[in-house]
Amino acid sequence: MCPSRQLLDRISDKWVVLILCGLGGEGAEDPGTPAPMRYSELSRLLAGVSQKMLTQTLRSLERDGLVTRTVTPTVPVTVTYELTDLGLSLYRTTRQIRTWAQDHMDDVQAHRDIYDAGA
Amino acid sequence: MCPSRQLLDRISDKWVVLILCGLGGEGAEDPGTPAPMRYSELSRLLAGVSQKMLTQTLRSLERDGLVTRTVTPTVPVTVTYELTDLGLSLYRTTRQIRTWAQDHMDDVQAHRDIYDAGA
DNA sequence: CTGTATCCACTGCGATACTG
DNA sequence: CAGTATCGCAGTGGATACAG
Repeated sequence: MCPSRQLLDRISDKWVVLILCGLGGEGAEDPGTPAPMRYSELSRLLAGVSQKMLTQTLRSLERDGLVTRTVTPTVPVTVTYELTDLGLSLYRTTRQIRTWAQDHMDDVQAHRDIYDAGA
Repeated sequence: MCPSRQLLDRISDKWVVLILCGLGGEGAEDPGTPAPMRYSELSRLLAGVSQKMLTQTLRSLERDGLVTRTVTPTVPVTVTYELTDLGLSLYRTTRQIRTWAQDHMDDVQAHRDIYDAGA
């Protein structure tokens, strides 16, 4: 329906945000600087993702213009993924969410403990 | 795993964000001002939500300390839901997402059209 | 190395019916 | 009015095998 819901559907995808983190340089010395990565690098970084999901998610991100897919015809073939400007701006937005999480999730957890104790 | 993922799991829920919008006063003359609502009001506002999902979502939000549930012992019983400070701050964070969506989702849609045309 | 294709188990949700 | 309980289907994702 509304544009927000479409974006939420995007962000709600478990792997979308993690890929954005990876390509956004999260965990590196300089978060916010795009870090091009190869398929296998991403696969290793996001331990637990299946090939199916990784490929599917990358395709959808490419379709949305959030990442670029570059094939280098070496042998064997090399494929690198990189955030576009659009993807980078979305990555920055998701960082706001992470910031909120870091600031407040222990509060939330505390509420949960209380709630569960009362039940 | 990380706190961000927990929050993402929360936000990814279709109805969570919509309830936050409703209780946050989205659509009212003054968005950002908490608007207490009754169960039936929410049900009407979020057309399409099943009772099961509405109740389930409200319970989880209450558990997380994001909304309060107040029972007034009238006949028949009246129940109102309202954002807590914590919930309000999360609501404001989700507005960042909505802002990004409004600014960029047409870009994304354009990319999709191009991509689909090429396929 | 970078995928694609297929099968399948699981769960999430809607619909429906019932209760205090 | 504000829920709870149960059922059944459909979509989602994991595992596996195969391919350029």
